[in-house]
This record gives sequence, C-alpha cells and structure tokens, in this order.
Amino acid sequence: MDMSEQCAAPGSRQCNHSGTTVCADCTVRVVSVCNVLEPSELEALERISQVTVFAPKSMLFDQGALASSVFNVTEGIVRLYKSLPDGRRQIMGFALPGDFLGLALMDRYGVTAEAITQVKVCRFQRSSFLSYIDGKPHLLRRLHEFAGHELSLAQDQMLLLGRKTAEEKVAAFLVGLQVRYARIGPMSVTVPLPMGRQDIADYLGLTIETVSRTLTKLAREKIILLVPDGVRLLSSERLDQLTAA
Amino acid sequence: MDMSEQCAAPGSRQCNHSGTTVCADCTVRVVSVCNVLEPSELEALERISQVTVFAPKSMLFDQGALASSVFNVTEGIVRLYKSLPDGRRQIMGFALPGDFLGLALMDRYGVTAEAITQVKVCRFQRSSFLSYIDGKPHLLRRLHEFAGHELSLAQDQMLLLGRKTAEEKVAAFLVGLQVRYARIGPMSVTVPLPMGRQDIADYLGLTIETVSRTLTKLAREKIILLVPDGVRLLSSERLDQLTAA
DNA sequence: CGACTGATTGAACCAGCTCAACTCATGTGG
DNA sequence: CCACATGAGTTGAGCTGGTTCAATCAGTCG
Repeated sequence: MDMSEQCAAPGSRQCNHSGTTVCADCTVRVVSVCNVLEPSELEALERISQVTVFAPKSMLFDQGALASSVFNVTEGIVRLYKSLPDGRRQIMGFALPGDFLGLALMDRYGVTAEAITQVKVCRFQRSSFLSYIDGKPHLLRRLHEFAGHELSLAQDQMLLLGRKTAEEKVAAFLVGLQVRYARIGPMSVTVPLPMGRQDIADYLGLTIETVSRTLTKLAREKIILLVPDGVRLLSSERLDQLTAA
Repeated sequence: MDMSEQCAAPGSRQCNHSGTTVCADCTVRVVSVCNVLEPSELEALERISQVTVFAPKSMLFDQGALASSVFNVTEGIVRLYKSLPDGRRQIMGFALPGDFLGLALMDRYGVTAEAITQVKVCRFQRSSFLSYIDGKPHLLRRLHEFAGHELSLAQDQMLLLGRKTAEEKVAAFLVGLQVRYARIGPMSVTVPLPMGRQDIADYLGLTIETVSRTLTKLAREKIILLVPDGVRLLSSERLDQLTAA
C-alpha cells in the first residue's frame, strides 16, 4: 500500500506526514491559529493532522452534516456558502491560506465549503482536535480571537449587504480582498480573482450581470483595470472613498 | 456618599451588590455564560460585577471606542448597529436578557449598543473580566460557544440580507424573535415588538415603509395579527413556509 | 385642545434584476 | 488545421420590487 497517499473522498487526496511537510516549514503558520503553539505542542498537533488536497470544485464539507473534521487552509481558496431550497445562494466568505474552518467547534457544519482552486489543508478529526485543545487555554484563546475576527467581518458584511450600493459593494470586495492577500504575501495593487463572477455576485448579494457592469464602470472611470483572472487597483483614493467608513 | 448607587454615564445608574441582587437569584443565569460557573466562582464573579441600569435610548457603548467594559444583559432589549458616515444604518442584532455584549473580547467595540427599553446589565471591567477568565477554560469554552452561536446567527442574517425578499425577511424576523423569547420565557404566539419600525427596517435591510406594508400584507392574509407594540403569529405553517430552510 | 412622534397608505420612480443576444476563450475530434 | 461545441463574461433593453416623497392617520403628552 502506498504510505504517502490514500483515498478519502471524491476530489481529495490525503497523506500522513512523511517528513517532507512539517509545521516548522509551514508558510502560513504565523497567520494561523497554530502560531501560539510551542515547538513541542506543534509536534503533537502534527501527529493528529493529515495534509489533504482538494481538487477545484470539490466539496470539503456540506451544510448541516456532522462536523467530523476541522481544517486549517494552507494553500488555495475556498468558498463558504448557504443555499435556499430554490437554489438562491449566499456566499459567507472566501477562506484563504491561514484561515481555519470549523472555528465554532459546533457539532454540525453551518455552511457548505467548496474548493475554488486546488486547496491544501491540514485536516483534524474534530474529536482529536477537541481533546488536543483540552488543557491548552492559550490555543482556545487564539481560536476565540479568530472567531471574534470572523464575527467582526460578518458584521461588516451585513452592513454591506443591507445598506450599500452595487458600486460600494464591489469596491469594498476588491479592497477587502487586497488587504487579506497582503496578510499572506506581498502587498500588491494587482488582486487575483480566482473565483468566478457568479461567486462574487453571491457574495455581494447581486447578480452576475450587475457585478460585470459595475466592474466595467469602475474600469471605464480608470479606478481599476481588468486583467485576466484579476483586477489592478489604480486609484486606492477613489476606492477608499467608495469603501468609506 | 450613597453606597447603593453612583453616577456613571448619562442615562445609566450603577450600584455594587448590596445583597439584594445576587447571581444565585438571577433569572437568566441558565441561558447566559455564567451558567458554567461553580457557586464559589459565581461569588467571585459577583464581586467584580456592577449592576447597571440604562434608560431607554441611552448608549451602552459606541462603535470604535475602547472596550472598557463587557456586559451581561439581564433585563430589557438592546440594539447593536453600525453606521455609515451618511447616516445609513445596519442593525446587527437585538440583544435580549441572557445575551453577552463584548463576546469577542476585542480591545475596541465593533458596534454601537443602545438600550431600546430600560435595560439592566451586569457590567464588568474588561480587564477584570479578562483576569477572571484566566485559569477558567470552561468559561472560555462557554464564551467560545456563545461566539460560535453569534457567528451562526450572523450567517443566517447574511443569507437573509443578500438573498431574501421583503416578505421572507419580515417572516424570518418575527419567527426568529419568537424563538429567542422562548429561551427566556414561556413559548407564546404573541411576539412583543419593543423596537420601532425603523429598527426593524434597519435590521432587515429595508425601509420603514416596506416593513409597514409587508406587515399589513401578512395581517391582511391572516398570517399575523397586528397588536399594540407587538404581533400575534396566527399561522406558523405559512410563516415557516416563508422562513423556509 | 394642539403639537408631536410613530405608523400607515398612496403614487411615482429607479437601482438592480430578468431575459436575451453576443463575445471570447478553450477544448475537441474529424 | 479548422469546424464547432461549451462555458464564462459582457452588453443591451425592458421590467419590477422596493424606495422615495408626500399625505394621512393614530396615539400620547402637556
């Protein structure tokens, strides 16, 4: 049997640590929950973790299912959404490297998670993770900090969804994404958009056509430049104005 | 100097525990964060708490201010909101007895909190509360559970704001409020609405007129009955249908 | 009583939606 | 190598759910 990889779910590949991928080398550790752990604790965490790779468009977990695992995203981008029976969809957020999925530690997933790009995660059995946390209040504190941050982002998003115009929504989305990318890489005015227009629309409470028209309008006004699979932010001045405070 | 009451902020009255109000008698303890504490721990908590009463329309704290206190609501109802510079407002939620304000334990308040009715709270210095938590991982766990629940509600609200119709929004609001009241009192088909139409509108991402029209429409269809300062839910069948899943 | 505040109702309007056509890659197999 | 699907994105034209503006109604308080 191949020790380095084993099948788990459609679209995903798992492997135990073979010595090549260790937390010590992890590029996103400093921005993720693990950062508060001592080297010895990190080693113990590594022992209960499984690196898993998800193919684009594959599902990490489904809204309402028993939360058997929690995840730390290390590569790629994940969409988190809720759906209504008639197909209407609201994307709650995009998880980037460093983000933790299953933060609430509840027994069922509240949202569906799907890989947009290829996604690499550290996966933990929820039960193992819960016992691991036990007696590590500093880690629990860190998880709580992350949850507080999530809640704060959710509140910003509620303000956006309930009270902002299409133009303000799109501007806030672009600037917000730029800021989040800057946490895990160099600050750049070029913002990749690995998600499609439909995802952006479902995140902002708009239609695909309105997103497209609004991006075109911002481009026509030289506030942004549309590039393949991304956007270049030309006037952070005008964008900040639209994003307001 | 009067030992039982001392001025603190406009619209609020504070008093240290004079022996008449103790956690042991607290009617909302079972649904609030305190419920995981041992009697001896409760006593210690009581020593760092101040019962404070806020008059209707007075502010508990302001968005962006240093978070000097955290609160456990014991009576009344509080609106939590964010504002845009031009006055647009989004209400993130209504805090009822048993709810904890400042859950995220962040150093600044993310929202503004205003008493709608007269409000009674247990108030804690954030610093005191933080030291109190230290070495009580079960309390931190409880706070984290509450935060997870808040996050889940926030996500439901994002779905509502981004993708639901006015009728679905109003129905979800009424049923949601009914369920929340049921946690702290007897289940009832009569739902008090202590907040005004403007608050409901700013919570649902609608205008006051649309809220009014929608309520009237639901009443005309005998799904609800409008009563002074409240609503009677006549057809939970039709309401659940609108609330959908 | 009048003055005020909050809620309802009516009528015109418009931001964003719906429906539909078109563009532009990318892929495929003959 | 080209003909032709296929899917994502853009653009246009008309529509509509919810807003805006304005008038009216219903309590409540002095």
